[in-house]
Amino acid sequence: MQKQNFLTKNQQIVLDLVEKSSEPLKAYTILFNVQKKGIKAPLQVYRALDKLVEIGKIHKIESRNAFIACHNSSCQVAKATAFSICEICEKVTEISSAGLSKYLSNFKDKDGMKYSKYNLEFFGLCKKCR
Amino acid sequence: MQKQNFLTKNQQIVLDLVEKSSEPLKAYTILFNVQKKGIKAPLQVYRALDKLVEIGKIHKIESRNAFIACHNSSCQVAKATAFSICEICEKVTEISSAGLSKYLSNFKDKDGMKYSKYNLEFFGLCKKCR
DNA sequence: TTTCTAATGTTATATTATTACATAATGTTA
DNA sequence: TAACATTATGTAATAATATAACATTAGAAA
Repeated sequence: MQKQNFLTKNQQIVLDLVEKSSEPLKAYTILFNVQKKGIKAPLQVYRALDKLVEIGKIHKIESRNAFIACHNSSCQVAKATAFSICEICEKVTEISSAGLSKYLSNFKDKDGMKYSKYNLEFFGLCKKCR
Repeated sequence: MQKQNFLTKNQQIVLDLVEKSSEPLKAYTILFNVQKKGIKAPLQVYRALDKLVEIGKIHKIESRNAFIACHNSSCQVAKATAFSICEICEKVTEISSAGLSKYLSNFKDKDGMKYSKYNLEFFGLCKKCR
């Protein structure tokens, strides 16, 4: 069906929902909200999410088991993600800092090893909650 | 019961197991392995894990839902964690790099905001798997 | 058209984590 | 010490998150 480049129906439905949301959505919240569009089962959501994460359209906030649309317009960033998370209101913001991504992409560990991917989650209090 | 500083029986049992392990352990793996010591229910494990994470004795590998003992001898590091994860063999190593932790602890976002905590997970292939 | 591959649909189930509530141990204050 | 508050425990039930397995279908490729 799908060769590449374009999204399947389920993927588009899930992406539309996640993009419209101002906060990260959980898989079963997504499921609940797309049932009127014909998606009936968890697996349909998880499959769409897997693909969308893979191609960088959305990111998973690992500490929250939730998904957020990518906000780096030039989204080669599936492999290098950074977020700030407010511990009170749970607001999540994607960080796009050239300095940070450069630093982390070039980071070498003790053995001189570099890594192809990373995910960074910062925690603290957002402006409103301080 | 517990004022501070020392661990309760369940916490000690769980910590002992996690410290002996060379790989991150999942909560139900821990449960299975401590049942002979009298811990019967998931909640007993999760409560111990929560506390151990809180005091920095162990860390949660968020992308794997698994727990690993802290290897930074001076463990003020509950709030600033970094790991490398091999995508083939799933080997996880805690990274202790003064440079990295300094860089991230001092990182300011666009709004000039600093964060009190972070968790960083690098992904790639370990030496053996390359 | 025939064949191949990737996506879908569906059911069931596995895995991870928490709620709720009763009890017990310890700490704190008078 | 007695009374009370606080923290830890035990236990059962259930919620939330995620995947396995298998049959089917849509489109791509030849």
